[in-house]
Amino acid sequence: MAAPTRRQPTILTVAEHAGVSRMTVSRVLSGGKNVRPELAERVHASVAALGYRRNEQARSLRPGQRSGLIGMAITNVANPYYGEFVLGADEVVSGSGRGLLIGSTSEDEAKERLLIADFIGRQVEGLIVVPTGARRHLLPGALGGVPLVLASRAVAGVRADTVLVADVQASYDQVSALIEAGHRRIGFLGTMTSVFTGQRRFEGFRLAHEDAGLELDDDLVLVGQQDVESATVAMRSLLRRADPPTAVFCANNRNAIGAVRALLGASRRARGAKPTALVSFDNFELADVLGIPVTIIDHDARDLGRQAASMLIGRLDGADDGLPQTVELSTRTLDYGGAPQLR
Amino acid sequence: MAAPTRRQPTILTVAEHAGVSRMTVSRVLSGGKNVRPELAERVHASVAALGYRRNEQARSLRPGQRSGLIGMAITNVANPYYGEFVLGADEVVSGSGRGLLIGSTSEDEAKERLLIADFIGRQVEGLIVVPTGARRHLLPGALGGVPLVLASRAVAGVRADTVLVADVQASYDQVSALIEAGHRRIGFLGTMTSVFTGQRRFEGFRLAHEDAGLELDDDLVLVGQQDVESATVAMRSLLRRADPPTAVFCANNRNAIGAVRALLGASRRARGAKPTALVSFDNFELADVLGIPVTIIDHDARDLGRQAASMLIGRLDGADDGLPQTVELSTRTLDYGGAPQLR
DNA sequence: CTGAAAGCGCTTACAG
DNA sequence: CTGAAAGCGCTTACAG
Repeated sequence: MAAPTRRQPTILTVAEHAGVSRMTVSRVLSGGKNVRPELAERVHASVAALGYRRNEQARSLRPGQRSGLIGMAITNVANPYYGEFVLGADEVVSGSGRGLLIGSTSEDEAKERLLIADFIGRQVEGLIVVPTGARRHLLPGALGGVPLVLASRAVAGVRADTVLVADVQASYDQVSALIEAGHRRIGFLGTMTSVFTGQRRFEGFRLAHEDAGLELDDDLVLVGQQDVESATVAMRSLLRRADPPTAVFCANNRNAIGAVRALLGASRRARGAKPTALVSFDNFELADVLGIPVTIIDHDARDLGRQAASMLIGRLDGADDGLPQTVELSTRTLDYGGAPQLR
Repeated sequence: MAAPTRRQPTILTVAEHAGVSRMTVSRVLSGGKNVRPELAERVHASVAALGYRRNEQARSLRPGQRSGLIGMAITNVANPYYGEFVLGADEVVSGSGRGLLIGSTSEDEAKERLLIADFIGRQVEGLIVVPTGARRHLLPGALGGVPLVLASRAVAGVRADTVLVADVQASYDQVSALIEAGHRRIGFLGTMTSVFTGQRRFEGFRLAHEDAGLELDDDLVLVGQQDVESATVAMRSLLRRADPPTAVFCANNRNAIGAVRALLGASRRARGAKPTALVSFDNFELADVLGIPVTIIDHDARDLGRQAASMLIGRLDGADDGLPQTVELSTRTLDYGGAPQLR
């Protein structure tokens, strides 16, 4: 009792319906140049009557034709940050008449490799990747010449267009400001150490200490937290110390939200204690109304997506054929009572 | 100076390299049945040496072959809720060896229509749509027989597999609980009235009033808020009234976050006022640690994505060829000091 | 177990 | 302005 799979009309169906050749139909479909208006009219009518839609797979089979597909590999689609990122990329990609093929890698190098191989098999015109860090399957040989743009993170040894955030500088600036304000024991909550942004944000943290002549206490550096739950646990362990940090730097919004959770939980028990100053790399909802001193290092994830897609489309449409470029998006600081002077 | 577009190796390149016919290569690639092991070996070696990858577009051109593509049209990718949704769908879709083609509609019917036409032109095997509400382009005729699953929302007059959340029941239950607790003036913050879930959640709200014999005050019903900013404004206007509501029902997490922002902003000015009880349809981060009485009607968006994708894959792989089905996912209640008794 | 022929739906030259 | 022929990269029958 399965419904009969009605065969889609092809260009031939339309041609017969309109009483013209397939070529005339093809010409009308691709702009209508050099076709008698009357015939074009007939073809359009037949297309509408039959509900015909050109088969893009067949069309793109011809050499020189493009698939109109962009492959996008994201580490974690569930992070709102990457939701915004996808939206920005989609704006630009669909604006260029192409479509976005999306897959999630979950920071898994093997998944990333398979996903990219799959994308290439599907003839994507280009790739936008938030890389896990693995290198080999991103080399030009492995990609078969398909243009690649890396977003958020670079990969050592891979020369490709890259859009980054000014991780090191922004982290350096905010940690320096904490030290300037009198903080001497500053905690660090970070992601897996293999994550590029995590490394860079830690580097800014470390340099700020070094330049201030301040010894860095490794006991206050907790890394490996990829989600809110583990970040909450990590923050609690910092707060439970005999000599807890007076400020904590969070390397992404997952860690910041974990820190907030731990602080708000703790503050009910221990009211009156000095508030712990928080710095969060990446914004998060409600950050400004929590009543916790928090400084946000903010940038527009949607804009990051737009930039990455623009670089790629620029390559595809030949607007840019120079050497691979790296763009660093600058950040801005949102101060919600953060980094208060220590008495 | 553009890099020479190196031509991808084809099945013929591999055949020549391995010294066999294209058919033998094809057989090896599709499982290796009925091929002498020695030849299969040679083919595999050539594939690796040349970095060959089968052109899926060409492969799926043959009748009976599938494209391996699922089209997914989402109303708002930037909403974390749909980020989770995409992740769940991706799990199931990529698990079936297919890929996800994603586009954002921004609640725009025209965009949805174009997106779906594009998907069909790209020969998607099936569609997962969070519908804006428009009907015509979702009818079987317009889809040319491509299976469709609707998620989150149904469309009147469209018979398709549908995964919904128990909007009416859950809203009814929570609003009834508010009334039971003594609330008489309950606000409603909702989305555009054209949004299906908004209608259903309002229906639960209305029914709870009706069954309790309580008159519904239209002045307390504010709809049309699609983002946090407009929701904040709406909540402020409720709070500013001479006789403000003692509880507010928020039809989605955008409205709930707006309400929280307005409440936390207001509470600094007017401490000591009776706290406004909040009910939020959909969870949001930090809801449990805000110190605001809030009840969450929660469900797993990732699971919604999984279910929608599973229904679709079931149709595609022939596991299910019955009449269109509608599944309602049940919700659970998370109580963070919400709906307190009124004195 | 292996291969030569035909065709999927489309478009690019080439003729008229 | 219009169309018959050839071919994109692959796989499905059909022969051996």
